[in-house]
Amino acid sequence: MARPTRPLAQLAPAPSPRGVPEATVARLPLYLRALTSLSDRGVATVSSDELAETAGVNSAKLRKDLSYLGSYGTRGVGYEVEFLRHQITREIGLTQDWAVVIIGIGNLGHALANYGGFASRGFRIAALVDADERRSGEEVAGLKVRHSDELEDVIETLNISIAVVATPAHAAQAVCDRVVAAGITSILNFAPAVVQVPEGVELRKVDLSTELQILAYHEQRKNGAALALTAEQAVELAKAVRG
Amino acid sequence: MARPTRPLAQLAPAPSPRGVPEATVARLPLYLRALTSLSDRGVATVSSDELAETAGVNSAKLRKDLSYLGSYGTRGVGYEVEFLRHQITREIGLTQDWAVVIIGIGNLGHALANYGGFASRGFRIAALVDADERRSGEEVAGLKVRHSDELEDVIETLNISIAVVATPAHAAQAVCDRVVAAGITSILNFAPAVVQVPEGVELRKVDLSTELQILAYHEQRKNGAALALTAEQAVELAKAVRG
DNA sequence: GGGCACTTGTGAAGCCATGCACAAAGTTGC
DNA sequence: GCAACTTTGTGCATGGCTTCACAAGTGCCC
Ligand SMILES: NC(=O)c1ccc[n+]([C@@H]2O[C@H](COP(=O)([O-])OP(=O)(O)OC[C@H]3O[C@@H](n4cnc5c(N)ncnc54)[C@H](O)[C@@H]3O)[C@@H](O)[C@H]2O)c1
Ligand SMILES: NC(=O)c1ccc[n+]([C@@H]2O[C@H](COP(=O)([O-])OP(=O)(O)OC[C@H]3O[C@@H](n4cnc5c(N)ncnc54)[C@H](O)[C@@H]3O)[C@@H](O)[C@H]2O)c1
Repeated sequence: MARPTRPLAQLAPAPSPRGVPEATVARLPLYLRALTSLSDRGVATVSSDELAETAGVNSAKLRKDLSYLGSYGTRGVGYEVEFLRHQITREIGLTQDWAVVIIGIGNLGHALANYGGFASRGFRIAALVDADERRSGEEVAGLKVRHSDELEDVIETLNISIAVVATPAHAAQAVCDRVVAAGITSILNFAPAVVQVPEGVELRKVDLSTELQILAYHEQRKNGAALALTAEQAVELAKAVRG
Repeated sequence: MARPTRPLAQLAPAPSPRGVPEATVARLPLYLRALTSLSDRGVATVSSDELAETAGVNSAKLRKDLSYLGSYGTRGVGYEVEFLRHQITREIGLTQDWAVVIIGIGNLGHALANYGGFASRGFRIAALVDADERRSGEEVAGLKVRHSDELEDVIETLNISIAVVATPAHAAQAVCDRVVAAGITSILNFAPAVVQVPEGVELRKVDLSTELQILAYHEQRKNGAALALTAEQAVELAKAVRG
């Protein structure tokens, strides 16, 4: 008999016995995206091979990752898309929405504030803050930009969980210090600066120049290899001519 | 006698005997940033401890990383800031500028195009491309936005090495296919989509929603732990009351 | 010129992540 | 109810990265 909806497991609330590896955590959003896409296409059940393909990872890795969350598949069948999606959503903590403040409403801050993709992924841009008086009061993405004097007040009043730092590099440490003092324990930093935070505060950084530099390294390597090859060929050629 | 400028080593061109670990490559830009900052402050020589502190990493790791590039330090002294900076710059391949095309000039594309930080880090935004007719001709950051029909032409004519993809997710694969066909072998993708590229093409992705979701996971975990503790305390309390 | 203080460069150990390969478990068909 | 088939969950081997700890090398001082 095909089991219909897994009522029992759905009621049992919190598996993940203790500690999901960090590398796995970083891939859960990827699986969630893949599952959402399958769900939109009306797929009800998926095997680890198919899901791995959709998410662009190795299927053994996918299965091992999922095994850290619990035993949510059915041998011989695969995974129920909606059910697994729900489990991952719960594991990541996206059954609730998280309130986010963006600090530094310049080029990047504007783009982030106007981005529509966060809402559908569990985040609500709740406030925008900038130090520049001239920006205060400006309306961006339906929100008034607040002056940074109000930062602590905004964080407390709006019950903000996550701070996104998009200020110039030289201001990043001071801004992080302030939000941490105001009780924030999760920060996403776009400024190219080394920022220190106390134990217990999660700091992630996105550095676009670094990404480009890593690409440049590989690009150069390819070119260098090509040149070396050419040089070798040149020697061969020289030999041939001489010989 | 203190050695003045290391003329010999500077002439010897290409160390890095073969293969720098990927994890190390990803940190070289960080070291470069730290060295630039020290250089700006007029520091001439730095120990691995100090440099590691500036870059926010463990000093043993820093020394091991640098050892993959060559033996550029002086025991008992440390590293010459300018010299090391030059070596890392050369290793990453930033002695030349790399021409970049940004594809998809929406919220994010605008921010990237207007960002001043790329130029100083070895990258030149050489072209902007968008599929929307209405954007073609618009001037952004001193460049005319070109229509995507011209994509291949732009890549070839301007000798572009790196493509930055900032289109909606549904267009990302097609755009990547086109730039790869046009000869590009380095792509930075901002669209939240799984993109396949052939062997030999370097694809890096930046997914901001994923970053936030990882933060949410940890945030939830902290809260959950707090709640669990409270529950435990509640049991203790209940016992105490009953006992 | 020899000893002391300092710092690099690296061998070695331990840790974590990856991926293979297969037993266990479930389904389907007869 | 059994056999053949499918697919999960995981033990295990492998490899890469991190960190420790120290020998080897360098400069300085007397
Ligand atoms: N724009 C990009 O595409 C891009 C790319 C890579 C990195 N970055 C980094 O992201 C950060 C923001 O970039 P940007 O291009 O938006 O810069 P920007 O100069 O356009 O905007 C920075 C904003 O931060 C505000 N600000 C300054 N100090 C502040 C403080 N103490 N508190 C609150 N707000 C403050 C400024 O008033 C300004 O509005 C920078 O660190 C930059 O290096 C940006
Ligand atoms: N804006 C952000 O802060 C942000 C944050 C996270 C992720 N992203 C991702 O980055 C991408 C861009 O985001 P955005 O906010 O700038 O979106 P956007 O809709 O503002 O801009 C997308 C642009 O791409 C152009 N485009 C569409 N198809 C194209 C094609 N085939 N070739 C060339 N151009 C094409 C559109 O005309 C538009 O100008 C999206 O995939 C988004 O999910 C953006």
